[in-house]
Amino acid sequence: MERMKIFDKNNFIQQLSVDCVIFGYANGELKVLVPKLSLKQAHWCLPGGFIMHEESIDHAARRILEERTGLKDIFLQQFRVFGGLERSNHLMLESLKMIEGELRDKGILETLDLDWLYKRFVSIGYYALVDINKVVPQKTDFHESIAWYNIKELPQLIIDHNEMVDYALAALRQNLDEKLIGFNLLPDTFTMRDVLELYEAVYDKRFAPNNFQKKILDLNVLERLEKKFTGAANKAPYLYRFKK
Amino acid sequence: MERMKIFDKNNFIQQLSVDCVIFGYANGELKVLVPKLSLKQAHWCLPGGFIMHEESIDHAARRILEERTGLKDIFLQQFRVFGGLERSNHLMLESLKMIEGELRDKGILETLDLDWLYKRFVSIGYYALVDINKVVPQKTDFHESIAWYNIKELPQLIIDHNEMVDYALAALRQNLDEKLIGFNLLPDTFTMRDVLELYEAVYDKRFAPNNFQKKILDLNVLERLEKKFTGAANKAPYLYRFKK
DNA sequence: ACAAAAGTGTTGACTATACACCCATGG
DNA sequence: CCATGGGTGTATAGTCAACACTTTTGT
Repeated sequence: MERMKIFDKNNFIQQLSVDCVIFGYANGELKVLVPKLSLKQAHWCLPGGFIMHEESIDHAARRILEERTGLKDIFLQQFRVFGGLERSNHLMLESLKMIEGELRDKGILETLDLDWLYKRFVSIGYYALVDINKVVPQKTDFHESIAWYNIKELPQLIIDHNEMVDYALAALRQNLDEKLIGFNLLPDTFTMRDVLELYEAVYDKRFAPNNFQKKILDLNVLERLEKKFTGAANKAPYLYRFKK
Repeated sequence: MERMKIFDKNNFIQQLSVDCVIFGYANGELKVLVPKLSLKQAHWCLPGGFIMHEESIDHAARRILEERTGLKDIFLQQFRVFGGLERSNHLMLESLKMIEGELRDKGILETLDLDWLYKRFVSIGYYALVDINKVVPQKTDFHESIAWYNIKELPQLIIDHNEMVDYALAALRQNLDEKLIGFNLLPDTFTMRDVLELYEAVYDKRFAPNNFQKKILDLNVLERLEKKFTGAANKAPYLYRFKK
């Protein structure tokens, strides 16, 4: 999308937005991608955007995900609509106003009216789970910065965005088994421990390794490969791969 | 809401609607409330409406449910957003145009512009389950009629409304146990067979009566009352009631 | 030989389901 | 006393978590 059109009221459905809870996984930790707004006081939010007239809501969500992460073809799913009366973007708008001059210099805001952003917004929540190592987060003009935050140490987010994360996490935990393949966040080959640690991060609890292995193998989606010799003084674990 | 405002663009969020899948239950049958549009060709739809600026999306859904059924305080839940590109209300709009004269006579359309309805709409799906016997369905001005249709014999509905019913039914079937009390569609006192028939209607399959009884009683939400003598030549079943 | 971690096997609790049986009721 | 449907009990299979044990690896 051309940058000039990003804040042009005429390009988008009014009062409707998409917010993405982008879960990131690496090294046994579950994190969430959180931009920080350009404001004097510290304010954090979720990556979001608006829906263009000629795109579906799923397309809008995928576009926003790609803009912030560069990732395409990621399993992305709506989990809830947030439509309370108090839902206004005034903080994001303030953030925009702070850098208004800068944006006008770049020619982005030239003739634009931003008042449409003041209205109450209904927002569709989507979530995704990605491999942190495959992502270089991209901030937007009105973000001061963007970073991964551990799910247990999230800052206070604007409006109801913390609540959004809660709902998204609940949705992620439902039937993780069936979505495992869709999220491609495990390397091509991996050990059972890798899968275990992923589950432990998502569910925030420990699983018994032997029972866990039985459960996962019973899903019949993995094929066992050769052993992985790490040089450690213990039995070498098998490598696995998703069946084609 | 004043009737004059029903089609006034200024009262509503643009391009966003709410559609309700209202399941009705009576005599072992699961039905869906389906209005028929006022058109030369037969077209059916789902009860829907728009979201006022000063109401939450949940409030809008409750309002629509009450308008069509007269019921308040019913368990009502969003289950999915539908946001494909092809979603336009042109059939509903045609229906309105057909009775435009009539509406203007009533003073409802006097100065109104209906073109906002031509645009592509995103719709939030809600479902509810109600007792058919407690409802006298109310049609709107642009509906020719409104009626209960057995879920297995639904006519073809406009746009993606049949798909909406499918998603709603899947959502209804999830954790029916926990929602049973919320829907007040069983009489004050009822037999275990009444509950059984309700479940069989919702899940569209038979359950073994003895095992079913165990399962339901294990939920610990029912209290057993006296027996119900029907005059039939068999053992009299117990009556049950939801615990306070 | 030993520690560390992987892998396998076994047990007991719980749940779901099928089957068998007894009981109350009115004709 | 019999047909009908309600209610209870038991056996079986399957699932899940806890525990014990064996195997492999490099030092």
